[in-house]
Amino acid sequence: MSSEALYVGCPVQHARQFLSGKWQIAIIWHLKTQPSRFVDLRNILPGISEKVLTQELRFFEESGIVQKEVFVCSPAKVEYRLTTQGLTLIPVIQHIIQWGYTNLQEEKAKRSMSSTPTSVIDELEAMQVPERNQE
Amino acid sequence: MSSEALYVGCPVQHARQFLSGKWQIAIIWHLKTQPSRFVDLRNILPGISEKVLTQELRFFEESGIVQKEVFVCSPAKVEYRLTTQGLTLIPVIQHIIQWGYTNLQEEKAKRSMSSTPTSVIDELEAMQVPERNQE
DNA sequence: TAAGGTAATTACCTTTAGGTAAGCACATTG
DNA sequence: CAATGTGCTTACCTAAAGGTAATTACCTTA
Repeated sequence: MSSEALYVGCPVQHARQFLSGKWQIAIIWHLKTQPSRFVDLRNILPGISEKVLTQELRFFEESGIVQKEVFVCSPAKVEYRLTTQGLTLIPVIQHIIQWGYTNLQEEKAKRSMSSTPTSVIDELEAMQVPERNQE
Repeated sequence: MSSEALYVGCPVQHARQFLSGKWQIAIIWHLKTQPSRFVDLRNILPGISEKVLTQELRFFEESGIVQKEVFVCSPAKVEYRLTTQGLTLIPVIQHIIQWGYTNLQEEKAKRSMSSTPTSVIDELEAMQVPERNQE
């Protein structure tokens, strides 16, 4: 697979460039609320390395998702904010996070019904599904 | 980073498990329309390896996203379909793909305005943004 | 009996993503 | 003048993701 080929013209792979990195969603989500400085982002994101943070910010900048503003004052100040284009990602990310949140809750609920961890739950789920499994 | 720690309880990282893999969105999206067999999926997804396809299907199965149905007939037949829980991912993915599609179009549009590739576009974009850059 | 289809599994390897830690330039504060 | 803060960059390394290709088991059809 020539690594490029698939990405050209595929909406899924195109979108994935901005959403599939470990920290990408978190970075954009944080910028939604307020323009932030390099240190702000580093402090808010638990465990991100400076290398990756710079890397992603550069990529977002080049892609027109994020806009960098350098204040020539001291101590140095750089602000990153979402561009108009970047803002279009917010509803998408909103959905992703919403789904993650809801799904986590449901998982938690299932795990707490752990009198007979799997079997009871399996039964309940079998009841919800009318078609039977011919396995 | 203990690889687990972050993922427990974080909606973003939780959702990422299902959406950030190279083929995950495509697999789920295809199952949206119709329950599919192993070969169907392999044929529809350009370049996926059988290893990864099995891998993702197993993971989706274990996570309750996908349901496997084995028909004891010959030639062997196995069908994969989205569960109720799996279906909740569809609107999320719909948004992702929609964004990817729209964003690709815009990129294409920009590239075709290439009399003076970057500078003209930069000018236009500067016009849309009222705040100036004090760089 | 050989060939072909379906649904895998496995060992091995390459590529990519991400983390670690050190260093740098520049300015301010003590 | 040393220490501190900000915003980086770089070299190096590990781990995870994904690809390749061979193999398996089982059944059917020619």
